Amino acid sequence: MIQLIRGFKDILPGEVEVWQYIESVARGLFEDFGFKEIRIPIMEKTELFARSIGEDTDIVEKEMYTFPDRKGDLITLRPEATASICRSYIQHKMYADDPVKKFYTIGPMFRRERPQKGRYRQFYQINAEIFGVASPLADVELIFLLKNLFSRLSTGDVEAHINSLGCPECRPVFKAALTEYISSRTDALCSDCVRRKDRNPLRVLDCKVPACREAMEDAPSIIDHLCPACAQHFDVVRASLDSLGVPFVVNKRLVRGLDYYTRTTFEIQTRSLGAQSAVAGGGRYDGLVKMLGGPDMPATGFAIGFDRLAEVAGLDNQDFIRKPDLYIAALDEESGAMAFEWLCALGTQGIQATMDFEGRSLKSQMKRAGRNEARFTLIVGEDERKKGLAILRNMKTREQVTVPLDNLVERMKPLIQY
RNA sequence: GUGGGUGUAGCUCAGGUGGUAGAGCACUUGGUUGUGGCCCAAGUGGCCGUGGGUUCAAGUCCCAUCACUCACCCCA
Repeated sequence: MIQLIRGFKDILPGEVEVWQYIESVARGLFEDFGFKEIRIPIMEKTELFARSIGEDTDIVEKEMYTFPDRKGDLITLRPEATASICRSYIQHKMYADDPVKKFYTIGPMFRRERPQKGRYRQFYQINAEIFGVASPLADVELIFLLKNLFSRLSTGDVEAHINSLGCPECRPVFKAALTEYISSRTDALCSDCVRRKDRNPLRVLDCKVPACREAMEDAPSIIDHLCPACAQHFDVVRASLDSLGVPFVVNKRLVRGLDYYTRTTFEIQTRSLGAQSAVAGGGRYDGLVKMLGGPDMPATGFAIGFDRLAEVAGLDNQDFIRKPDLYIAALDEESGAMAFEWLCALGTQGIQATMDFEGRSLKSQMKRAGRNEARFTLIVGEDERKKGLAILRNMKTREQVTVPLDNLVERMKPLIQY
């Protein structure tokens, strides 16, 4: 038997209905806030991700699905969406008329990590990005949007964490101070952190090893090192979240794994997913568009982990499964032929009908109707055809009425509709 | 990449110290000559994850491998 690829999964009927619902709620909310859908390719030139995400990140270093195509060009299955959206924004010169653009996209991403709860090698993200707005209010809008989406989906127990990572002006100063602090405590840190010290000192801040956390307790805080412009930006973010009534916690350990983030960064965390606590994450990336060859353009955005959101959402898939409106039990061949025509006609009118094609007994067909949770069953056999009447049974109340075969579809519509 | 746990029927799981595989649910049929859910009965369904080894004999013991899962790591 051929099995699916490790870390990949099928989303089957019975689970997919909740996904469809979440997707429709998200689309509705984004559209209400003026976001336009953008669909981007599932593969890009490797270079795009390497440059945007950062050569030294774990994603680029060891998680990407990268391979040469038949011509030998290096291509990569997208590990995230932001890079592609930026590429598209630049390539189509979407900044030319009005640089302010708001996009959302939904689709699969690929990272070759060790699978575990809430972590798959093909996983789904909902992304939203705002280009061309330097104001901190764009960051606030995104967080507000997330809070609204999550409460509409009944995800209890989630918390918004925010932080600022500074800008190219203040971050180097902070990094230097941090590296110096780390160097003074290397004997107390785990080997991973010692290794991270020079390559990516920010990562040491969110190490989960207790000893490291303790050693980093008094580490310099980025928030104390922000330049005046970044500090003001962060102040506005906090103040407007407050006035919008969006609860949040400032988490100075919140660090992003992708190099392109600047200033505001945020994460929506949950306790119910084990170690994979981030259901959504994002932040500002003012330098990325320029770095990828576009104009100097501010931007901010987020990604939601769809798989994780579906697990956290307080939704019962049963509530979204559509049951047949009608099961047609035909008892002989001629009735079956008639039933099939009715079934087709009903389908075009939005009434879901189903029937049996195996010539089963009435008892067996009734059983199937019950198992399928059909609201009504239509019974037609030789007796009914002779009388020119079919029997319509309400499966819940067990009441039965007769319906003339003549123009049956039109006659049944008012009887079946809610 | 590193650890721990688990792989037996479609599903959930039993199968001390080795002796050729079971239950519940589901499914099919019948009890009810043409009426579902409850009940009763019968039946279908397994290379016991895969490959090797030990043994007269392996679901059971040993080794390897794959998969699932949880954690580290990383992130959404």
